[in-house]
Parts: sequence; structure tokens; C-alpha cells
Amino acid sequence: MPEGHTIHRLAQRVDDAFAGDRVTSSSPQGRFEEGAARIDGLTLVSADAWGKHLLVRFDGLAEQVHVHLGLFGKFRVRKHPEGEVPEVTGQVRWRLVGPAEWPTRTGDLRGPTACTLLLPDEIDTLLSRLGPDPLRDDADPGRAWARIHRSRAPIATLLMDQSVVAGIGNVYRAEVLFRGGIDPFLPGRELPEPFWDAMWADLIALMREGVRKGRIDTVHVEHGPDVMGRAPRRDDHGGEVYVYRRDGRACYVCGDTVRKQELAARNLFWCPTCQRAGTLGR
DNA sequence: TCCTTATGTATAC
DNA sequence: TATACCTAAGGAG
Repeated sequence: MPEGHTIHRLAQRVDDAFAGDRVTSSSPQGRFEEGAARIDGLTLVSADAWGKHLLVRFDGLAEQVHVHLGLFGKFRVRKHPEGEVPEVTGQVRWRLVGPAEWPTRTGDLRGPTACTLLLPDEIDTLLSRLGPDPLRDDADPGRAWARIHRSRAPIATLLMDQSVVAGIGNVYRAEVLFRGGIDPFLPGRELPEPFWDAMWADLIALMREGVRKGRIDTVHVEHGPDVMGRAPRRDDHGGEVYVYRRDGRACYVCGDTVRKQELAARNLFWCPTCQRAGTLGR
């Protein structure tokens, strides 16, 4: 289940596996049949991530494939012995198969929210809806600040809005606010600019580490399992975090109980003691 | 085996 | 704000 780091990692993986190769393309499940057929036999040029969106380019095709994994989607890229292609199991929306040399690569996309061909102007429209992505070198955090600075919405809501910042999901949202000591309910317009600058820098560091490791770790060494003498966290996202899904348990820093509340139809997690408006950074 | 839950987004009201 | 989308893992039984 993906936030921006997952998609950037995936783009790299697709690039490594298929860029420069002629691919076989199909839609075993049938819901991307026409698009897959148009790609079949073309050479994959590159795969790029923009926030949580994946765009894949093919030689000689004006359209790019737009993939969004949504909440459930998976895009599994595998290597196999020469010429061996595993049988399709379950629902595969899009299957890519590389050349029959060693190792033979396959990519299976399941359960995405989006898998369609987009024309250049449709791609422009899509990208123009996205705020700066902390994982892209060309990102301008000033664009996000302009939105935050004049908004009455809680900072926690703004961080999840992909048109404000692209690529943040529920885990990074909760964790970056905790690490900044910021009250999630603080209206954007009341956030001091230096706190936004610090949050942006922290997002870059956290999300880059996420791309490298393939999981979200946000806990400083001094609060980690080794130093504090607890068992490492083992659950579906696998990382060490301060507040995400830790409601009802003791904050690693202050011992207060981590809270959970629904905000804009998503679960928000925070520590009311470590994250207080007006005491930021003191 | 069934039930719940989830790192997301679009659309309808 | 509610819901549809439609996958997989974990927990209850």
C-alpha cells in the first residue's frame, strides 16, 4: 500500500527491468485490453513517478501509461530463468514481459485505481493538479507554502491534499507532524514559515530513505528499539514509527497516550503532548 | 473460514 | 459526507 516512496521505487524498478527493451504487453484480466494491445511489441523508454502517479513511456507511442495504485494496487516486477514466464494467477490488469534472455523479466499490475493511456495534454492536466513532490529534484516547496499560508484548513488535511504536496500519505503525514512537534489541527495560515521549511527538508530526508529501504522508518535512533529496549515493530508496513497506528499506546518521547481521530475520512494519529500549537520548537 | 481493516482517489449528493 | 473501487493481511472463531 503505497505512498510516494513506493511509486518512486517502482518507477526505478520498472526502468531497471525494461527500459530499452521490446516488451510483450497484455491485459489477462481484460480491463486494459485495448491499451495493452497498442503497447505490445514496443520498446519501453522510461518510467517516471510524480507523487503517487506512475507514467510509463513507449517508443513510437504518443500516449503514456498512467498507473495509480490507489489503496490496494500492486505492481510486482520479477526475474525468472531464461524464457520462463510464470502463469497468471488471479486478476492481472496489465502484464509486461521482457525479452527471452536471462533473466526474463515480468511485471504484473493488480488492483490499480488507474491504468489507462493518456495523451500529452491529458498528462499536462494531471501533472498540473499536483503540488511539489519532495522526491523530485525540480520540486518547488514555495508552491506548497503559498497554498498552506492562505488556508484555514488544518495542516494535517493540507499535507494529504495532493494538489498541495504530492506523494504524502497517511503515514508520512502523521510522522512528519510528530517530528516537527506540530499540532495537526493547526490551521495552515497559522504555521510559521520556518516550520514549513523544516518540514519540507524532513519530508525529503524521510521519503528518500523510504525509497532506499522500501519501508517507512521515522524514529530517531535514540527512540529506536535498540536504545529503548523494545521489540522491533513488525506489521504490514514494517517500519519504526512514532504515532501511526500506535493509538492507545505510550508515546516513545513523553509517555502520553497516542491519540486517533477521523479527519476528512482518514485516521489521524498524534501525540497531544509532543504536538502542541504555540509550543512549536521550544 | 470469515470479518475487519488499510499507506488512495473519484464521483455523487 | 458517503460510496464505490476491489486486494491482501491479520485476527477472531
